[in-house]
Amino acid sequence: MKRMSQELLDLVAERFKALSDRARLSLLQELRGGPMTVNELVEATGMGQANVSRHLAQLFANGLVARERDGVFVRYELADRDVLKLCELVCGRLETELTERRKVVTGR
Amino acid sequence: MKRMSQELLDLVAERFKALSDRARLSLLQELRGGPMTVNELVEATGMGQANVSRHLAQLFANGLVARERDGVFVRYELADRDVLKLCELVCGRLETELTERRKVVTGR
DNA sequence: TTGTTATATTCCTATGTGTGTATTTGTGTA
DNA sequence: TACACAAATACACACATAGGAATATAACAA
Repeated sequence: MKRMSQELLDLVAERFKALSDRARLSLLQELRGGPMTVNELVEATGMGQANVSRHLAQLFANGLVARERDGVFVRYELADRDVLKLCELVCGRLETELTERRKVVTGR
Repeated sequence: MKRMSQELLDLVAERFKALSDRARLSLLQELRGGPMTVNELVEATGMGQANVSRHLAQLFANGLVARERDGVFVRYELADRDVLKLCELVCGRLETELTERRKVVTGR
């Protein structure tokens, strides 16, 4: 069981940080259906264009999405399936926690 | 493929945020060896006591660590193995990325 | 009770982050 | 060339967050 270097810890922290924002998570959600342009994501999420662009840049910098230019458009897509695995691991934990909390509160 | 509610997205984001800090990640790292008291964690990490206590509280609030009072001491431990799974998923991604980047840069 | 030690909390400050508006860059078309 | 449109960036500001120092709370001992 080796200790991680300070430097590696920072990288991991940065990666988690990229996933720690509602706006970026909803972008990833939208991309589950396949590649989308920036404008399509703007319409799908209701966020401002600059905002979407910035968040996509951050996701890209952290290897969570891939991008590809297509003429005037830039199409973004999920980098790979592990990205969703990460979210699902967290969601799984949340669901069981919520279910148990509900049991305690409502009795069923 | 159902869309997550805004509310659930916020919960997921908060959970990731708890993992997106170097200090909290090193606390989790130390806890891989088993339960530890706050002071033991202070010594092991070199962080200030107030700081350690605050970060542990946040990890606890997000279900990432469990705690148990033992007299004057409070012993913290990892909530379960999935917590480490999360970190390892991220680390695995990082390692392959770093390896490939090294290949590009140094040629081996 | 008083005292001691472990942990939690409060206050303050510096730094970081998200977002809107406006502007710039990039690409294709006339 | 000039123009139109998609995407990225610059600037400003409000807000959140991490950290140290000091204080408060909790549990036990004498």
